[in-house]
Amino acid sequence: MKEVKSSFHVSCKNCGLQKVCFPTGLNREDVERLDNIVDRRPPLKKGVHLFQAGDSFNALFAIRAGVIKLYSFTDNGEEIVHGFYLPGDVLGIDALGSRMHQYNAMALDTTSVCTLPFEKLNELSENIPNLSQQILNVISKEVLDGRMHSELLIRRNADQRVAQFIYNMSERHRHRGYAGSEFRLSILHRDVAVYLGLTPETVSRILAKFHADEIVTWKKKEVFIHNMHRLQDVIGMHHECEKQTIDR
Amino acid sequence: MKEVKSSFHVSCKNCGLQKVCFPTGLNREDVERLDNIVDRRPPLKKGVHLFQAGDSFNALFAIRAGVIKLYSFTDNGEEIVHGFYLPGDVLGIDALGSRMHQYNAMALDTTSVCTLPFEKLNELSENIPNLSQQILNVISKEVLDGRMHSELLIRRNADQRVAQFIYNMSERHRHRGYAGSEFRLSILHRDVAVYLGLTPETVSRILAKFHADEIVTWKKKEVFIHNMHRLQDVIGMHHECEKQTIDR
DNA sequence: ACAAAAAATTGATCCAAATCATTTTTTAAA
DNA sequence: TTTAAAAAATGATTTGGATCAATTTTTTGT
Repeated sequence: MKEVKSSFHVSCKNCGLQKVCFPTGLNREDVERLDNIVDRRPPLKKGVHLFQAGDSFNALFAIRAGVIKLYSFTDNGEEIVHGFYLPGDVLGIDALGSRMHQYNAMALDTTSVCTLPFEKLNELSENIPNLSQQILNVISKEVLDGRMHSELLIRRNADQRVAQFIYNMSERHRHRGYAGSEFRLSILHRDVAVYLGLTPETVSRILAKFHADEIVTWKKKEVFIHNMHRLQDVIGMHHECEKQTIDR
Repeated sequence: MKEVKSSFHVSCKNCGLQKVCFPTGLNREDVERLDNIVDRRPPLKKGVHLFQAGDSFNALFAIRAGVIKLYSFTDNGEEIVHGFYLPGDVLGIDALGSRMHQYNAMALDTTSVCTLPFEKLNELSENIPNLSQQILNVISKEVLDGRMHSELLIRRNADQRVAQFIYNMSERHRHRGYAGSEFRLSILHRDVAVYLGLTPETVSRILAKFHADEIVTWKKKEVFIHNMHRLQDVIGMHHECEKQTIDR
């Protein structure tokens, strides 16, 4: 509580997420123009919804801090977790066609978001060519992430899924300038299990094994990767080409 | 071979797919403007690629006739099938961000496509507001289809997956004005198995069962749905609300 | 700080779908 | 049309992860 929240601090041009978030590829001037349309509201408390299925769509959201779970339910009430959104990620793409949100977005921890009113964003993008490309990038990322998720579900066994999930989270933290081998992760094992198409029991057993094998420890929201090399081995990665596989 | 292929016949405004394809929601005049930028080439023979991973992107493709399989490979060479594209479907969304195709698109049968040069499409969409919304619809559909695929992989058993696949194909044919209970499907069981995250043996056994139970017969590229009601029962659908679940 | 609820862990058992093996059918090529 | 190759079908066996059940740990709300 030491930091005073000044309006100066909360703007795109001073935001540490520029390289990950929307402003990527925009020049100083254009970032400022983007900044002007961004709406910032008080943080969401844990468990609060940013939007829910059926809500009308009028803005995209960029996560500033925290985590958001995007989820829905099957016809028979089983939960489906589509992804986890970290700072810099953009949420709301699913509603672009129907102008209505298709899924539920819930804060898993205290979460700040930047609201990007879609109409204003569109107007702005007519004058900033890089911005419309940036919108396409964000959309494309959403499609590609979905495909990676399917690949994981089709072709990986339980060990590999859990290992891949942790590895991806590590990479995403690393891209955001944090340590990739030690980070806080406010996601329930239960939610990870649903996301990976496994049961909580299976995830728990695998994490116990990874802990015993001194590969990864994940206890009380804190992840420690003790041996990145062996984690990659579990996934079946080739070490020479550490190609990045971003995931949710 | 009775029909003479005139250039008159091959245009958006006379195309039977208007309601399914890109022109949805455009007025007569705008369809004509769209028509002018569309490039039509001779059909692709079975086994030929429309594009491959790594190819540079410069156009979206709308399928006019035939089927396209969108697929890739995992690091260890296993195939992943992302979807099957039927007449009216739009292909190439995955490349919008990187301007480079991420997957392989192969004709599973003789296939005609309409090429929509992306730059021209963008220019046009500045003057036709409905068109830019239509682009968003197509993109959004791609995201949503991917999520439906994940849901299938996570929450459905083998019987349900096969049943859902056949049901979705039936619906897609019905939307295109064909009979929903009897249609030709030029897709190998093997490819369906890969798409559904199953083995060919499992798919074969399930089809044998569906045949014996007089629910569905799929032999030699021809599908007959004998009992739609029971097919829906396998999926676990509620009959009263026949909500449509489009799939690839 | 304490009580109640939720989440995670751990063990025992079971089953759906994979794998392995072979035969039959279909498709493509000569 | 014949032949070779690919795909599909069918049977026997195995197994990874689900399910069921009970305990321990962590979180939450008062």
